Amino acid sequence: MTSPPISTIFAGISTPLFKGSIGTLVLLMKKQKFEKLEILPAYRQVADAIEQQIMEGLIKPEEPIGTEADLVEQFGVNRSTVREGIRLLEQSGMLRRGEKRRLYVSLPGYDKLATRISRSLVLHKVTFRELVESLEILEPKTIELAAKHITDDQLDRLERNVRETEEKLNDKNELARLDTEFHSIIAEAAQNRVFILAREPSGLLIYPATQYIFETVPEAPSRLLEAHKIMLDALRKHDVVEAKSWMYKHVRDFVKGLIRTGVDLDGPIAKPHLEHLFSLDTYL
Amino acid sequence: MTSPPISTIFAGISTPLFKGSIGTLVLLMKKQKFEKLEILPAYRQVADAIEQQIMEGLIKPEEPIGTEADLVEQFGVNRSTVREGIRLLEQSGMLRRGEKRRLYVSLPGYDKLATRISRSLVLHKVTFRELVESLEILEPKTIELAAKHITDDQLDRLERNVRETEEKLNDKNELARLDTEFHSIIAEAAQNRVFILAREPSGLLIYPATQYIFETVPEAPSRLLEAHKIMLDALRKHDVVEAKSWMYKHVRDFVKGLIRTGVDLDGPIAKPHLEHLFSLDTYL
DNA sequence: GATCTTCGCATTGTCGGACAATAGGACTTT
DNA sequence: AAAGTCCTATTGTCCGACAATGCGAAGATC
Repeated sequence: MTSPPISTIFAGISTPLFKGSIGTLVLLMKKQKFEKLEILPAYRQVADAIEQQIMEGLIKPEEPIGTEADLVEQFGVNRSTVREGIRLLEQSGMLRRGEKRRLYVSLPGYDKLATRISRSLVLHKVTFRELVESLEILEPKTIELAAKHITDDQLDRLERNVRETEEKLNDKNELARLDTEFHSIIAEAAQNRVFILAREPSGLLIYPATQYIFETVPEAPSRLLEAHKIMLDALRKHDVVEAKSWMYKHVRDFVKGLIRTGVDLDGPIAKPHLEHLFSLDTYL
Repeated sequence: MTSPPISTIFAGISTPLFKGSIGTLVLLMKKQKFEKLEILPAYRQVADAIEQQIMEGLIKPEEPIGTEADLVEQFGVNRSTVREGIRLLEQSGMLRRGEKRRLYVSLPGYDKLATRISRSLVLHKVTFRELVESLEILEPKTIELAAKHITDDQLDRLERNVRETEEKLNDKNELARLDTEFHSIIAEAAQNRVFILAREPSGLLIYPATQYIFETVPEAPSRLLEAHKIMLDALRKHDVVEAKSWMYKHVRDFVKGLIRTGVDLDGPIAKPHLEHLFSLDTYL
């Protein structure tokens, strides 16, 4: 009894696991109409079975799942197969290796999801125009929610962020990071996870563009600082209108700066803007 | 020359792939401060290397990647290892099995991403309140964008959708599907992929709630139809204000209906609301 | 010559077994 | 009790093997 596995036995797969050979059957009866049977590879079935149990709440986050050997036994498939199934879930963030390298169910983190989404958007060659259009919509709404719900702790963090921004007005890299952080804290303060997740990818994607702007537009840092200060103030007073209108200005300012860097708004978000998406690979 | 692989050789991994053994090294010098070396398992390195080439555009979507054997050779690791790496990318949607079961680079589809996000939101136990709050924000903005950009083809599809809705006013299941479709078409018409992706998960999550409402609130179907008709009309006339205000009403209506079904707005989106997320598993 | 079959081949999915590295836990030493 | 040492369970990786599958080429049929 080394590892006390999950409550229920996985009921996902029909015993020794058929390996196909049904294809011939189908061919023999092609006159008749049957539903096309979903014939998934075993590793997929493994992943799906586990995922389903997680989604149904039968196994909860932070709970350990059995060892690979356990799963081999329960599913009745080879370890290699189990491992491939595990990889699937590991990637989607529903499983992770925890203490003692054991498998634990885990909540897919926002950062991870957002990273995936961002990369996907890049591959789809979304344009800067789409990006800024989204920002113009999402950021003001975010701060609107934040103005209503923000906590003292979050205000403190914003304040520290602004102070640090003031100190590092000449360090482009740090500025970009701090700007992202500022907006992330606000998103967090919005207290709406659906919305946070909707906003996050855009936040990630502008990061490098921000750096570009700082390098190109001399007055950008001070303008950013001013806007951040005013927004912080508005948030303190829970002044929705003020916060929102300044956020809108702030975003417009970003767009103007972006244009001044000479990028083509209708072109895709380009490669040089993306290394940072890879520095996040540790989470992955 | 059976398989013409990708342009560049993968340069990801140092030849025969060290299997660790660096741990000891670190221990020997624990006095000194070093950056903690990122020691990733080989399958991760494989996945990362491939992903990086994709992100850098060295391999483009729809291009075939080598066979497993090719990758084994290029990376100098075992096939099992390569396969595990592939699983990672397969799950994130960057690789898929295409014709001849070969590996092709592919664009992660929105539906797939949205499904993942939705499931994640459920696991995080987001509340109905968060969900509807997002809808109140995202849907009106979506239709606002749509009113500006919608094409004739999209208008046609909306019209067909509305007609079908009219015919199936008594079929709860079909209604829910049609409603989702209606809003998806509008999202598509918004012509902003960043925004589409931001909205889609919310769209998926309300689907089952919609069904509930139709079963509970008798007048819901006709009200929905009316709203859809008016919005379609407004879209035809590119009447942003009208479209937006009706969308807002429409969402509020949904919320009222939701309340009448007796759900706890501050409770998490419950299990019975989610089977449909699994009927999507085919995409997965 | 065109179409249909059949066969072989390349590739994937799955299996079984093997072993080094590692992380913890148990055990011993001081 | 703290520190060091051995033990064991588990993972990461490798190897070799084979059935199933899908395709294209060779051969058969009209």
